[in-house]
Amino acid sequence: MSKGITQKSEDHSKWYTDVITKAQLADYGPVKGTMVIKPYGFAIWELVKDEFDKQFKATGHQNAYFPLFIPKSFLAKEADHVEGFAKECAIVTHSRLMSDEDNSIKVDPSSKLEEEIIVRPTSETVIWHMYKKWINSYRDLPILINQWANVVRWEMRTRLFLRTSEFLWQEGHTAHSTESEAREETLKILDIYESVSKNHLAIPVLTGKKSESEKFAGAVDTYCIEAMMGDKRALQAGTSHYLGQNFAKAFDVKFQTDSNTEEYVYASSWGVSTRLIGAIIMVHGDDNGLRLPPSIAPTQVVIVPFFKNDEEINNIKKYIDPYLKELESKGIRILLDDREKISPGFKFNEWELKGVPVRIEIGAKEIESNQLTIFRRDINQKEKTPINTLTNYIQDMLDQIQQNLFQQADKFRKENTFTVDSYEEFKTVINKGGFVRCGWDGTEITEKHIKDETKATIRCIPFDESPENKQCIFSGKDALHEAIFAKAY
RNA sequence: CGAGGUGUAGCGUAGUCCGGUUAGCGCACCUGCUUUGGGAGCAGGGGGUCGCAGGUUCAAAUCCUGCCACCUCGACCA
Repeated sequence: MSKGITQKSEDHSKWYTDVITKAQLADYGPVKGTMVIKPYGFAIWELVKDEFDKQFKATGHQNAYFPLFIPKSFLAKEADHVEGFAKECAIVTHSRLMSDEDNSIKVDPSSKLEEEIIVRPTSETVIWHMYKKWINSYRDLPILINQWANVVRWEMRTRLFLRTSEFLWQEGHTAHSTESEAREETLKILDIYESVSKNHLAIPVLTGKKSESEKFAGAVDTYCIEAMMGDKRALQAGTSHYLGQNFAKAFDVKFQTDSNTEEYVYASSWGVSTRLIGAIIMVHGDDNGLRLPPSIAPTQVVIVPFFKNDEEINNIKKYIDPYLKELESKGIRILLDDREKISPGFKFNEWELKGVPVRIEIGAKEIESNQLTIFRRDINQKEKTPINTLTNYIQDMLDQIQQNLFQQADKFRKENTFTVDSYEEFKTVINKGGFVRCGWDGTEITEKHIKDETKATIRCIPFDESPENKQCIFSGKDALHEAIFAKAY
């Protein structure tokens, strides 16, 4: 590992890739835009995933798995939805390879498929194809299914975790007998997204509705959680869609009501992806690397011992072992880094880079005084504590770190969220970075003008908007909505 | 796909203009000894189709032609 990473203030995007590669979260795959998620990065994803999974199940959802391949014809069935993805689909056209005369491998032309197959960019179409078979009566509803899967979108420009050609996510697809129930589901999930972001990822998010141009093409309404990154740009961290009867109509999914009439099914779909890892990095990271919220840190506490020989390390192990076991029994993820031939200083830097929330330093001094040296990654400070109360001390500290990371991020977001009244002011503020809250006349043309001129887009129309007596920042007309504008990833 | 740039060991690079030793250096890696309270030191060692293909030449990383890949900026996007 080479020394140091690019300073955050010097070059934010270089800093970002440095953190990912040096902290061993991920590496570039051989095909453009693909990414290998390395064990440490995947361990974070698993913790994030487990938390969402737990909450989906607690609200009555079940996991299932639908195929990667989708018949091309399915995409013709929902015109708006197709518009959104047609330009970025990977297509399977052949099923065989053959060796050439000169021993190179080429596609066997005789294996051309009758019907070309699409690699899913999202699974609405296959799922609705299946729902048609599964739904007859209102007694079959609701269907509350989630799947953890990979999807492929052939992106022009990619960035590790934030936008890769293939990524991992969960996609929930629900079917309901009434609009209100489907709408309730859509917002219920948004609540889960918001609370996991806040309570586990320690990321404050803005919740609201997307504008027409920013919403998912197949949806009636798209709701989102938006987060502010360390460079003050916005990141869409999760979306939940009310699909109305769009897919039911496209795939002809009707059900018989309790009064024996026939009606199209109402639907929702929702997803969060490995992009969240990118958000964690950019919201919490500092010049020394990653800072992980304890809730999703694969290692919450690392012990770095000072020792010169076997005898010393054995003494340290013997001394710390009961406390280590006690911490483990409380569910704390703890690791003793007893690697030889690597200096403690090197380990300090390495674990800081990897964002481990708490480090315990232990050597002859500590054993003699029964006082351990503890380093807190969120504030980069050391303190001492008696060993006999270690477990409570560590538990409290992890809680504090979890809280503090959220507080820091929340403070940063508040400091960089502005309300403006004039377009001149708007442009000045947008250029400095951050979220801008202002009146908007609700037209796409205004939205586009602002985007073309400032690169800022509407991130969402916040739930707590109050457009009354406000004017559109651009057109000066009465505002239909208050919107949050920002430059986004 | 438009504009610009870069390809030399796992990574970062010198050398390319002006052709001429065995392609040099740092990090990483391996071995040994000494070390260890904030990225240890010394000694030894391994690793290169110089992006690919052709051409010019006594001689090519270096000059010429073609191709490929990647990066930055646009257009496109979770």
